[in-house]
Amino acid sequence: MSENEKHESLNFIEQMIEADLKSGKRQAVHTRFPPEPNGYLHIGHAKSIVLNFGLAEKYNGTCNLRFDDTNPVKESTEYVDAIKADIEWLGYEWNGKARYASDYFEQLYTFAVALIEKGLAYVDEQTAEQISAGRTNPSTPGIESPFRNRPVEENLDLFKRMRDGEFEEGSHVLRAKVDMNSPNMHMRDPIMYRIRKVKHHRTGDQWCIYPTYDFAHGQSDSIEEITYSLCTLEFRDHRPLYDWFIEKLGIFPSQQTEFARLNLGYTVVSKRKLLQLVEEGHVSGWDDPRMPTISGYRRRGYTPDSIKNFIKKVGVARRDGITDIALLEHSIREDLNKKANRVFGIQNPLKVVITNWPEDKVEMLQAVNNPEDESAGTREMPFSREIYIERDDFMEDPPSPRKWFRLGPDREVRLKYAYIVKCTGFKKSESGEIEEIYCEYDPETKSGQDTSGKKVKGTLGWVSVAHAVEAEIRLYDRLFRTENLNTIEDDYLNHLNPNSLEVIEHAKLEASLAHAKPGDQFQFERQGYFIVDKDSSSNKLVFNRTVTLRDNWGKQN
RNA sequence: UGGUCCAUGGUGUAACUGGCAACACGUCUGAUUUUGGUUCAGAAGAGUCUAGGUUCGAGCCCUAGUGGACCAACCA
Repeated sequence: MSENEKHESLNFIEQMIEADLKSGKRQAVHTRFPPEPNGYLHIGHAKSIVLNFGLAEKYNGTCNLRFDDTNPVKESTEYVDAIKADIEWLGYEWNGKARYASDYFEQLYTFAVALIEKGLAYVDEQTAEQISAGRTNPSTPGIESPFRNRPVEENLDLFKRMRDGEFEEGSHVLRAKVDMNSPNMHMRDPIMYRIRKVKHHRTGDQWCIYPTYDFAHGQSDSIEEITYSLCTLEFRDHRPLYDWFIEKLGIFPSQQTEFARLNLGYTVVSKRKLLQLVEEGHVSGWDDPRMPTISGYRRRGYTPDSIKNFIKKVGVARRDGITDIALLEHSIREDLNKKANRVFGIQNPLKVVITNWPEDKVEMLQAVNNPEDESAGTREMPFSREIYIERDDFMEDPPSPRKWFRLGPDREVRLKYAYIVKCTGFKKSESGEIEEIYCEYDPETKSGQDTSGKKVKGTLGWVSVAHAVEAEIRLYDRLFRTENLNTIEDDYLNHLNPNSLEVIEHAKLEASLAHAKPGDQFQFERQGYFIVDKDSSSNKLVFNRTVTLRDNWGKQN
C-alpha cells in the first residue's frame, strides 16, 4: 500500500488480528464455525460463517467446521447434513474433515480428571434446584455446596462411577470449583458434566455423561489450536470461565472475541422460533422461501454472492442493532441484475387483440436476453394477433400521460421488441370487468426499424396467446408485518403477515420458458426476479418470486 | 437489584497513535433508457446520548449520569 493511499478500514476483529500478528502474539489465524446440529442454519449463522471463513481467507489461515454436539437430547444427523450442505452452497471449504466436539469426549474426560486431581472440580449431589438456589443472585454471595470440599479421591471415584452409569440422571454433576462469590454467575461453580442416559447421534451409547458448553467449547477450540474463537455478545460473561479452564489445564490458549449478532428487520432469527414456525405449520418447512434460513433463501432465489455481500455490507461491531431488510434486497437485486436473463411473464393476463394484424400471421422478433451482459445473447419471440399484457398496464380512465405511461383508451405504448400500438377500444363484462382490449399496431414502428419518428413513454411486456406457457407463480412477501420483533410485548406469532404468500395459478409466460429447470433464475421484465421451484413438474412450472424490482413509480402514488 | 458490554444521519458501519464526521443502504431531484429496472449527475439528512473534566484542539481520553443489551439452564 502506498503512503498516500487511504488507510484500509478494518473492523475491530481485524484490527486485533493485525496487532497480534504484528506483535508476534499470534503467528496464524485459525478460526472455526461451531454450529450445534439442532436446527437449520439461518441468516444469523451466515454472519458467523462469512466472518470466520472470511477472516481465515483474508489472513491465509484456516477455518474448521466443528459441530458442538454436546447435548444429545436435541441434536441429530439430519441437521448435520443440512448444515454441511448450506456451508458448501455458500462456497466455503472447511479445513480438513468436519470435526465434532464428540470426537473429543475422551480427551475432555481426561481434562476433567486432571482438574479434579488439582482440586479444581468436584462431584455435587445436590438437586438442580439446590444448585440453583446455592448460586443465589448476582448481588448476594453464593452458598457453597456441602459436597464442595470432598476429598480428591472421592471425587475421582464418583466421577468414574458417573461415567460407568451407576447414577441416575440429575443425581450427580461435576462442577468446577471456581468462585461462589463472583458477581459473574458463570463463575459460581459451573456445571462441567451432567448425566444423560440418551443415545448420542454419533457416539451412540458409549457415554452417559456429557460435557456442558462451557467445558467443551473452549477445550475443543484449544485442541484444534484455534487462535480466534468468535462468538456472539451474550457469551461475554463466559469469557472469564473460558480463560480459567484453559489456564488451569495449561492447554493451547485460544482466545474468545464477541461480536453483535445479526438482527434483520421483519425477521425472527431464533432457532426456537423458526422450529415453532415449521412445527406449527405457519410455513411449509425449513426451506420455505419465506424462512430466513439459508435453505429458505436458496429456494427463494438468493445467491451465495448476494448473501455474502450482504453480510459484508452489514459489517461487524460490538453494538447490537437491527439491519434494514432493504440492504438484503439490494444485495440480491445487485447480483441478479448482472446474472439473470430477462423474459416476459404476465401475472394477471389481459387479452389484447391487435385488430389490424392478420389472423394467422406469426412474426418472430428478436429479444435481448440481458442488457447488462452482451454475452447472454438474444432469443426469438413469436408475435401474433392476440397477446396478453399485464392487467395493471391498462386503465380505463388513466391519469394524465405525464403520470401514466401505460395503456388507456387512445393511448399509445410500445410492445417491447415489437410495435407501437394504440388502444382503440375495450370490452367490459356486465360486472364491469374489462375482458379484452383492442389495439391497432403501426407497421412503421417495428423495433429496430422504426421509421415513424414516434416517441412513446411506455413500453410493455407481452406474451403471444397462442404460444404462452402457463405457470404457477408464488409471490412472497415478508413473513412478519412488524420491523423490530425484538421489542414487541406480545407473542411474535401475532405479527405474522397474513399476506406473505400469494399464489398465482395461471400466469402466462413467454414460450422460451417451456424448458426452464428448477433453480433457473430470470428477471420477469418490470416485475422482479424469479426462480424455478423444485415443486415444478414436467407439465407444470412453478416460480418463486425472489424480490420485486425497485419501483419508484409505485411510491409516488 | 450485583456485574459485564454498548451508545456516531432513518438503518448498518468508518473516522488509523486526539486535528473542520466518511461510506453503503434508504429518501428526494434531474438526465439517459424499447424494463417507471439498470446507469449517470446531484441534493437533503447527524455535529457524534447528557453534564462536567484533561487539552491549543475531543466522536475518540477521564468522571458521573441517562438509555439499551446480556447474565442468576444439569441449553448452546
